[in-house]
Amino acid sequence: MPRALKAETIEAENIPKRELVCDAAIHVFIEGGYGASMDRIAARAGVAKQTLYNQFGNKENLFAEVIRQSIDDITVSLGAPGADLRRSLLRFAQAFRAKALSPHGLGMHRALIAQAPRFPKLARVAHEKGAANARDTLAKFLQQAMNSGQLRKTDSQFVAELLLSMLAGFERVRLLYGVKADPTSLDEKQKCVAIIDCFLNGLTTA
Amino acid sequence: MPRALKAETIEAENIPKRELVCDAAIHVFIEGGYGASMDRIAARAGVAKQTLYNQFGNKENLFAEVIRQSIDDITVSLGAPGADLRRSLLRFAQAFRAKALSPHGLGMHRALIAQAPRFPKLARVAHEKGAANARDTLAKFLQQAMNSGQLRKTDSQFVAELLLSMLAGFERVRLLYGVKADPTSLDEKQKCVAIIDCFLNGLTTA
DNA sequence: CATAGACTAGACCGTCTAGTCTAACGCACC
DNA sequence: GGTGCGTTAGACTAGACGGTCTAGTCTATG
Repeated sequence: MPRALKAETIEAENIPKRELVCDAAIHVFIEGGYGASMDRIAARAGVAKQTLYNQFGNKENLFAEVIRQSIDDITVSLGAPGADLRRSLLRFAQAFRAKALSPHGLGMHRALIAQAPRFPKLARVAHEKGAANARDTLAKFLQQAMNSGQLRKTDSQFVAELLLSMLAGFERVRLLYGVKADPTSLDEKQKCVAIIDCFLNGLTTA
Repeated sequence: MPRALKAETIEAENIPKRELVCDAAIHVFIEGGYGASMDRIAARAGVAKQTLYNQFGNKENLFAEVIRQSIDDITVSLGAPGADLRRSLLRFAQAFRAKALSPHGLGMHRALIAQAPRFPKLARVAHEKGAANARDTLAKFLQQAMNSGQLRKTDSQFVAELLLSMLAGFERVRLLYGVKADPTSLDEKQKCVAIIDCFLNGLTTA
């Protein structure tokens, strides 16, 4: 029994300190931006401050690690344009908005924008792996749809940017400013439908 | 001669300290966000630090004043939809982008987003007088165009948000992240034309 | 000249932060 | 039992910051 208990306990608590710290740092940075103190992160992780420095060396490294991890799961999948173009775009739209407008997405976005002048390289990488990557994925998808005649031919990169802007433009800014939604506005699904239909309406081959 | 010189000098230097400080603070806040120090602002204004406190009481008040002043000249005019709807929208698009994507606009946007959690009321007011005001102005304009049959009838508020998103969505984020433009992309005027045409293409009465 | 009020330069205070250091503790391995 | 490594709590340094205070200057008004 004691052995089993011990094994169990070890299994449960044997999370490497590095991950523990990272998870805590994500939340603290989301809430307080880069200004969040190392003491707070350590407290949240239930770990001594020195451990942060053992694992990451300094604050900038820890921040960069958190950003890198957060970017990894922002990528939104989008298969080849099958029979139902509209349906594919709708799924993409909902997935993209769910990530971009989530507290996590907004927090990282806010923290990165605030610190972009100080950490230009980190900001550039984040943009490439985040927004630019989403644009390129979407553009490739749209290009295929254009090639197969499902969409009117035009600059796929440019219209991909326009679609992403519509999906997370005005509304993301509203959320970043902490302004609550107008209660009379459409719900999440309806917004996606309206945006995609507006987009397709302008690009579908006549 | 000395009297004339003196008068001239007085005229040139008789700018109220309050304005002097505000002008300096705008630039310093744009560059460094709210984190910019009061010492820097005072130095930039060529003024003693105490003067900042004489004029504004504390840092938050000074910041709020700078935000208020910056918002006042963000408003973009947009008359009634005359004969040439497309031309009016194009002018609006260019004016809006010029302001939203300028170093001044980006700097204020960045500073406000970063501090929105700390100063929620200020952020809300800024959003109302800035983005929300632009949306309402545009929506009213579009509604008139819909009423007169120039545009297909639909939710004018919602499509106004979509147009604003297209005008300053992806690209504003790119600039906020400090990423340089793709050299192969369209120039400013061409982008406005492409966006407005894309927008009208979806909304013009068939 | 006298007074009042704004301004200046700079010292100063309390607080907060990143990051370091130390001494004690636990735990694996020999 | 020892040895060594990672951890822990907490004191500590050094510096930045918001904000105050002081001593002294300038200027306008009476």
